[in-house]
Amino acid sequence: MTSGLPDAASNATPGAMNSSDQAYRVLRERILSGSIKPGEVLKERDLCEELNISRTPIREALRRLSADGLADVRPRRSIIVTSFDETELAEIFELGIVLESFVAALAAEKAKPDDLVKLSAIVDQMEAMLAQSPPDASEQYIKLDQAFHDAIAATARNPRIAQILRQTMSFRVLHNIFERYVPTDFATSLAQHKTIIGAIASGDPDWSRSAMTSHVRTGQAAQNRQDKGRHTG
Amino acid sequence: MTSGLPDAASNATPGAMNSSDQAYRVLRERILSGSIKPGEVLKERDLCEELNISRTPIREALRRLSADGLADVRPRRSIIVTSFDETELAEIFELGIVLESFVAALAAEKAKPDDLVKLSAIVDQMEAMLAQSPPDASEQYIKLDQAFHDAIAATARNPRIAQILRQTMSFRVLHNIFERYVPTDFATSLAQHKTIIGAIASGDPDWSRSAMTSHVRTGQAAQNRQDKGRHTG
DNA sequence: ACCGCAATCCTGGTATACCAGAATCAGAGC
DNA sequence: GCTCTGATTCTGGTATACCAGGATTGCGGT
Repeated sequence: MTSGLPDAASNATPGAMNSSDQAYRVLRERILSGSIKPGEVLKERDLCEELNISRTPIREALRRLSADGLADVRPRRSIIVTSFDETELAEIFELGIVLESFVAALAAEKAKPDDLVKLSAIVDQMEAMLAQSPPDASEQYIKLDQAFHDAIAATARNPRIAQILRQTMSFRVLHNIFERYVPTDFATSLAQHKTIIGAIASGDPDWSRSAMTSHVRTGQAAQNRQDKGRHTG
Repeated sequence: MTSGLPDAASNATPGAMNSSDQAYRVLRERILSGSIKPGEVLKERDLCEELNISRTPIREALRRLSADGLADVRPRRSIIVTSFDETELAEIFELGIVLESFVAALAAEKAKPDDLVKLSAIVDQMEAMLAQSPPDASEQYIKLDQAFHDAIAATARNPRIAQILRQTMSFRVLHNIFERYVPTDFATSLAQHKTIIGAIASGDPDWSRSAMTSHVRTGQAAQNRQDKGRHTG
């Protein structure tokens, strides 16, 4: 088996897209970016008309979204975009902390020079981005953060866990975190990233684990800082 | 959102089945039971004919199997049932150990009397089954084992992790373990289950975690004991 | 003016026809 | 006899028509 869990966006060649993939990506992007809001219903025929794709691939895309946890299928009723509530976010972070920390420890044990180069390159990019423009929860920055964590998961050589982490710490979750960041938070996050790279480079799994735990907990704290009961999505 | 991850077999009413569900369950059962072997190709039209269901729901079922990691979609080619190799199993156990142990610790913190009753009931059933018949890797026993671990995950009050665990420690994985069990192994496993319940009941997360880690590691050891390079599925 | 019921509409579920690309097989050329 | 190539076939991808079950709305009764 190649992944063992839903595919998310893990196609081999992003260029090769059939209609179903196309619909999936468009809808996924809209949900993650907030263009489609939680609780909104997705009607098959409407989407067909808008995307100029027939119902079969649209249905397929919707089922995939459901498998990703981005939408709820309700038998004989329209699919509805899922929303995060406080409880859900707590669950997500609970899982995220465990897996990210474990993966960081594994990474420390298994890292090869090449992995460290990749990690450093990503952090350099983040640093450059923060130096240039006023930091914000831009799509670009979130993507880099995802890339960083993904690279660590790759270093841990367990694609199954990497896949789960991608789904768990999704764009929506990260957006929720970064949305609340003030400039100093970005600086802190960057420093933590550097610490994590150092810990992985040292080959010390305990250090690496605790550095990552601290890092994710910081994000969680930001998430909880304000707007506690707010409906996020 | 209700699940956050692929649905596996988590429908509310098992009786209410549309064609797609039906096909999904049949195929899932066949793969897990070994009736369909790893590497086998599943052709849509053949399945239609056999199950008397049209291609649309069959396709849907196949995509779900793929999302479950039970099959690989290959663009423009038939779906193929996935197989486990040694590496995959190692990854699965790596993930399983982390999550089961974490969930056990959580369960110790959150268990209510009702949870403990349920856990005990399941272990009693297992004990009764082992007392009656010569222990084997029967479907019934595996289901009970799954129920036990699922009940612990439920006690931990994190449905997201529970869902991932269900998929990770799937029937096929457990079958692989129990297949290699000798009678004393079943007894050991049962004793470990009782230890875990005790640990959860005591409210001590550390004890609970280590008891579970030990338990899963025991299973992993059985898995690795013989037939190392064997093609499992 | 409000409530209940029924006819209608709307939407997802299913079946099926058609298309395009992959696989296979057969014949020509070496 | 072997190989390369082209035609045929087989199979997944897509479009679409039809069906059945919820949702809605409007009418009649109170």
